[in-house]
Amino acid sequence: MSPARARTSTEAVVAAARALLETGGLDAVTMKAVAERVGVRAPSLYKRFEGRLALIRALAEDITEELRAALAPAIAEEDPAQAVRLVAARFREFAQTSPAAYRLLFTNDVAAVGPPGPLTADSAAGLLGLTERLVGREQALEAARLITAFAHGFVSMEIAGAFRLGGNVDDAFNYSVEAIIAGLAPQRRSALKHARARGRTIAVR
Amino acid sequence: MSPARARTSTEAVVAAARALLETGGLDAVTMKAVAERVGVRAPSLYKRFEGRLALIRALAEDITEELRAALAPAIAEEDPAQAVRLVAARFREFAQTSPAAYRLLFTNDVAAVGPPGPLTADSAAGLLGLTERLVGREQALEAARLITAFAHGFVSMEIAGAFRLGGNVDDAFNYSVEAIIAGLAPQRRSALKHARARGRTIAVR
DNA sequence: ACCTGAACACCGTTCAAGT
DNA sequence: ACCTGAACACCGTTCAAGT
Repeated sequence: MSPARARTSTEAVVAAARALLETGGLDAVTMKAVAERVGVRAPSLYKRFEGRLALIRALAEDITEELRAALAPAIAEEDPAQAVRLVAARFREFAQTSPAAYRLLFTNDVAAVGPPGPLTADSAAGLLGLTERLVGREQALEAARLITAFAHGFVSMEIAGAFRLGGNVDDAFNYSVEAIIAGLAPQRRSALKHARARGRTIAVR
Repeated sequence: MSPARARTSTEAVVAAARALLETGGLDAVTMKAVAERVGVRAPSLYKRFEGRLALIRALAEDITEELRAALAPAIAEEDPAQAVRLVAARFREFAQTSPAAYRLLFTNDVAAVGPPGPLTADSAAGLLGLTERLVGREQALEAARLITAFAHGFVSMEIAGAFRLGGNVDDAFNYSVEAIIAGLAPQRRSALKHARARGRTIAVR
């Protein structure tokens, strides 16, 4: 007459996974460890998630939303160049604050998280609107890809400890952001078009 | 009177690991699978490597050398802007040709490969010489970090399938490379210095 | 000097049995 | 309706025993 009532919740399970992720990386997020943390045995987790992969994906979605929220105000900044500076800074801060979470989102391992979608459609649209104001509609997508690629590349190398030649990493980041904004300046657009044609030949051969 | 003679070699083991990596990703590189491929049982591998981690590291070193060789001619190019274009193109081709190998080199998971060193001291020095000719000695390191971060970010997102908004990805790559070269143009250096001071304030607050 | 089977501690996952 | 112990197939790794 008293069927076993839930002793935990989907949210609690994801939160437990998140805590384990920050502490010991993705490897530490085992079904047993997550279950223990919410006061349950590992097999019970299969009532809420199809398996470990599904749990990791839910965790990734949770983190994605957090990143989206962190970037939203920066994307809303009016001046497009200043918005790029802010987005870059917030993005980097997120990675520095939650490196394990960042790694999960941007993991190169497709099998781990499934279809990669670190930036929500929301964030992507916002960034596109921003680059459109910076370089015009025609090259907005390409400029957004430049900014995204740089930001991801920089912070992923930074949190991996890949900058080992000394120097000031903060300076390198700011220098790079300014160089990119300068390189995207409208007056250079026609020159870029020519260079693009040349570039294609190089990439293909 | 006949102690068991070696039935395989360190090189053969690494080659087997490489083949498994390209076929099924890092997860497919199990001690059992590697051993089977070289005609031996899993425990025998411990005569040549301390454990799976050491084997993966040897594999990463192997791949690093391959990448170094692929980039060397491009780095040697005389015209620095053209050298940047070539390095970027070769780097991207490497990632596209051997995505699993690329992922291993640039994995964000420090535990998997130990101290990250995708670019050899050799490649790093070459790239620095190149950016020094492009922007001067004072900002050579920062410019090199911009180029490296962009290239890594772009190709890692590309092979992860993270560019999902349509458009031509080749164009975005070439456009970005040209924008970066333009942004690094010497005549902009003083403007960048001012911007840098501003940028630092943003990043810190 | 290298190879092997057997064993161990750990995974993720399944499932019949409990409440 | 959710929880559990037991079991299974898989890992990486150790080690005594073989040649």
